[in-house]
Amino acid sequence: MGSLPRIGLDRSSPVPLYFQVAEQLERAIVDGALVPGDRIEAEIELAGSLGLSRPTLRQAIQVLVDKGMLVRKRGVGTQVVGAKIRRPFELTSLHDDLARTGQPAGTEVLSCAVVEADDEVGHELQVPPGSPVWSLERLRSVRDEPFALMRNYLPVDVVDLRGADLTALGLYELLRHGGVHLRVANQRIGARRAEAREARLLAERRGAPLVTMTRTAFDDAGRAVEHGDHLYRADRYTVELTLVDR
Amino acid sequence: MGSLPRIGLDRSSPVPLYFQVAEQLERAIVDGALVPGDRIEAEIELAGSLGLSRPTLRQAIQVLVDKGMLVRKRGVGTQVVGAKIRRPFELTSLHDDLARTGQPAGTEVLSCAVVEADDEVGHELQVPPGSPVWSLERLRSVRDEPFALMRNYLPVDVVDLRGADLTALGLYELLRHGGVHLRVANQRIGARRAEAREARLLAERRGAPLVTMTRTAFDDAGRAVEHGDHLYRADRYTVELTLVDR
DNA sequence: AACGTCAATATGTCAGGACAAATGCTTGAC
DNA sequence: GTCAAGCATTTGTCCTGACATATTGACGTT
Repeated sequence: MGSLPRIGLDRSSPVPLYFQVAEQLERAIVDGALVPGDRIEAEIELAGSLGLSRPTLRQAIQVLVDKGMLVRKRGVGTQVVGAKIRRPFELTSLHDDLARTGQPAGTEVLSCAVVEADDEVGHELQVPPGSPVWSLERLRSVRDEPFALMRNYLPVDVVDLRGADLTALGLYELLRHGGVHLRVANQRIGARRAEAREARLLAERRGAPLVTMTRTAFDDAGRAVEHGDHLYRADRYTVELTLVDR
Repeated sequence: MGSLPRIGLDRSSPVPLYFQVAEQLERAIVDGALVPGDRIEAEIELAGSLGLSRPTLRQAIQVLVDKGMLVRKRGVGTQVVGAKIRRPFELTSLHDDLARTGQPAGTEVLSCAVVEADDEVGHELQVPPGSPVWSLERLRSVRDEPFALMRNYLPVDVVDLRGADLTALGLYELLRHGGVHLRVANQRIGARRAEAREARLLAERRGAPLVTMTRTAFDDAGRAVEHGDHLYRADRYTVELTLVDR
């Protein structure tokens, strides 16, 4: 049975109050100050003790409910969920993921050029077939062991990859710096055998099982911004995600 | 450029007003009455014309923003996203998924018995190793072609599978009928080669690539309710999901 | 013509109040 | 002793009101 540490608020900060509360609640759960099954103080009381209105505190709790870390039950209260929430599967690229885990990841850019979109790429990116798009192919490694072969397509008017250092920044990071705000992505995950070229690049045997992932991402204007077709060595990579049912 | 059909509200209905609005907005988008890029009327005006307060209408819009169907931009307005949102990856079992697509899916129960939890299952289900748990193995087919080999473990105090008709109801459906409310699930998706027994059951060749998925689901009390270890024929199944970044 | 400023517009945040509905415990009747 | 009714608690829904902040376009100045 844990207890909630004191929550401090900074009303002069540009960070919204509900977000400040949500952050500190999340840290309390992650740090173990609140353990699964613990009940949070009732909304009205907690709001009162923090000098906040109930809607504001409720909004803070909602953030963590959406993340699957808290569960509300009418007439009962709000409890910490027993599941260890893995980092939710966010709209970040592999580069960001790896950087966070501290793994020194290597990137080799195999090709980066403007090509004409074929039918599939044009359809996914919502541009006419034959339109110029960036075509990018990268090989990702950890400790000199390759594990991901990634091909991406981007409309030329979204970003200019000339001179971009894709070994230092992830693709999504580059897009963010370019003012592109990603909001939605459709993914499809499957598996298939490695073909000859793929096997060679990934230091695998031909026919070895690979995890496949295709993804199309859209920005906050609803514009298709990126389409990717990625291959992962099955023995070195799995996709983890947390589902929340509301 | 589409236009928003008239929205009708029923204040005597137990369905919350914000949900009624969200449902009708969603239908308008799915049906194509609103096309990608369309802007919704401003919150205050739309609220006024519906006889609702702004927070209530805002809550309705938030539902669709969370689903990735709408995008809000301060100072601009609310727009319909250009992505075709695939069915969001919900907390449903395969049986529910297939039932929705109208595919006549077959289920063969290979085994269903109470066993002692091994270390891994005990850890995942948060029970001591050696505790009695249901062990269930099913083979799923479409048009007599097998594509999924699914093994599940459930604590015995969660549900009683004796006499349960798992060919008619999906496992998750069965749990819901038993009063279990699933809220959170952790999943891991990968790939590997088929072993001899798996290949035989799935009518595949040994060594064929399979999609693997392990999942642990938790109910609204934070209790681990189900752990599954599933195998899919890679040529007949992919995992689709939509990510939303808020 | 180019640039900066300002106003209109729309969403983001926050407050305070009211009633409804579900849950769980206590109390009372039989 | 058991079961049902009632009550307190807590979240769910909905309202009104206010100010903050980002965006866009019009206007005026340089």
